[in-house]
Amino acid sequence: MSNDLDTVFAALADPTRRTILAMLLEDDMAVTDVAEPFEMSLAAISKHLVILTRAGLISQEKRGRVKWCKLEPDALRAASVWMQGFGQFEPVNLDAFERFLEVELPATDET
Amino acid sequence: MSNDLDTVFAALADPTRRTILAMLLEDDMAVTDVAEPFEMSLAAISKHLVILTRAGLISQEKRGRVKWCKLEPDALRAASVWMQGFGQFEPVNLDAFERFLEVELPATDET
DNA sequence: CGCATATTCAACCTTTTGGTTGATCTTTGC
DNA sequence: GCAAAGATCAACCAAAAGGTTGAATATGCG
Repeated sequence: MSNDLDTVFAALADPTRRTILAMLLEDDMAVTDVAEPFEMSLAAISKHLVILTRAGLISQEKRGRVKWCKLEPDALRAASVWMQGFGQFEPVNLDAFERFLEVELPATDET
Repeated sequence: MSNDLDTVFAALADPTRRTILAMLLEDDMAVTDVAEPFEMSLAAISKHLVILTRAGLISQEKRGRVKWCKLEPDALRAASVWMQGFGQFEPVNLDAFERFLEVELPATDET
């Protein structure tokens, strides 16, 4: 009954998780590094990563003792199509998206 | 801190609410009529409509004793832009959307 | 007026969510 | 071998989500 739109939208509903996705947009990251900018325990971030993984929004691969997180943007496709069914939204307004990133990304940027 | 993407994505995470939105795509509806196809109390649907209203996804206008619900697809714009920032998804694949509607809409169709 | 209709409110219940802490497990480096 | 690092597990907790039922509030109609 509940398709995966449930899982994807629920995953996106949390600001911490959206921030993580935005961080992974730049590059793959280890779990510890993902957790670093947040004022929250590593265990909490680990749980968020599980939720993102279950939603298919990221994948995790263990190399050595480090688990790498990788963005899987294709998982957004179905949800994006669903939303666009309600209106033709201007395709990829990068300016608007940059603004979101400014708000959502922690100030960890290195130029 | 939490912008309105929180509210919009959270609202979309529930299948009942997504179905309601799809129903309203066809036409404005009274609360009682929205509730009709669901096996759920009117009060429960009323709560769902509050959540959709708070997210800006619908508006409600009372005329007489009837409260009409109207889809407000513009509220999806910000969320749609955010998602598209992660990838160029093919714009409005209507076929795919129709398939979603088939799954999500209750069998209330006439014709 | 007085009853039926349309919708919400209020109280309650159960399950889920998002977080904590401390223990555990695996891998690495000396 | 053993301590440190990377990550998860387990138990717990408070708050939010999603539902119920019954009472309350408007509004419309004969």
